[in-house]
Amino acid sequence: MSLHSPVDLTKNQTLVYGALADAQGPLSAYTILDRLRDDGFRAPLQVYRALEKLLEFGMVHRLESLNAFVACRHPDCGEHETIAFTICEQCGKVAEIADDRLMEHLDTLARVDAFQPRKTTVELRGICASCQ
Amino acid sequence: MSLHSPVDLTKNQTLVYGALADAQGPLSAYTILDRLRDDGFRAPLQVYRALEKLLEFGMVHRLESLNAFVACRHPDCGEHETIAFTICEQCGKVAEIADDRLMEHLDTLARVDAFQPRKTTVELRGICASCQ
DNA sequence: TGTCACATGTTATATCATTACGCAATTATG
DNA sequence: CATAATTGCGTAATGATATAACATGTGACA
Repeated sequence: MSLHSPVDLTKNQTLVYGALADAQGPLSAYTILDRLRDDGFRAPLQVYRALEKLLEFGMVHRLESLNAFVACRHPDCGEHETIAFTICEQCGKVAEIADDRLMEHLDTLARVDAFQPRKTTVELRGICASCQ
Repeated sequence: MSLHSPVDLTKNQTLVYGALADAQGPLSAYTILDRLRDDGFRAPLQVYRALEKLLEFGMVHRLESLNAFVACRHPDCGEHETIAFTICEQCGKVAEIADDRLMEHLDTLARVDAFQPRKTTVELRGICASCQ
């Protein structure tokens, strides 16, 4: 049981996670599908079902503003419910920012309205350091 | 020229904004289309083109995690580039949170990585006060 | 062995968004 | 005024993202 495999992944989950881990940046579900054709993938649902589990395990993140997915690169991300992303609109590079104080800040804002957050999305789209 | 119309809206923009302003919560582009059939709307593009302008004017926000749109209800939202949203997964209600310190916090986090944010998405999905 | 939970395979369909093309209205300007 | 440029509009087609519905396989285990 490796650090990134708190559970044993099924064949399809392993393939999908592998595709994301190999990728430079985020991939759409259909891109993953195309890359796994040779491994026997035939339908979107094979990808979406694996992604659903991987998201549940915290091994993959969904980028809402891109409708795409990335493998989690942050070692201890299991400890951060809230993860912020920077997304470079030039080169497509995605970075994770895990910041406890940001999470607290968002919690505080939610508390003002008595709102109980279940899943928080923070995505900064712009230009990364390398592309300036 | 009303408070909410810093520019003169075209007929289609007015109709789309009206549909969103009348709605209780966020609407998808296709829901807007359906509601404007009687006003002569026939194709998605009529909605998307109007939305594009309304987003530009700051009169409408896009909720990335829902692929849906809401009329801006925050009077001075033009002064806040970053707006956070709470989205109730029970009743669908959406509220805007404009908080300058949150914006500064995000700017600070971005600066660490020399990232230049252009558009920031903050969406808290969970349960609102009324639904608990 | 039976059955339960879970993963998978397949087809079809639903939902969200854009491309491409042509025309009409408006406006800037020589 | 003429006309070029810009902007908005209408329509058809297509592309991109995601799920529903139903059938089959597979391993755990009472």
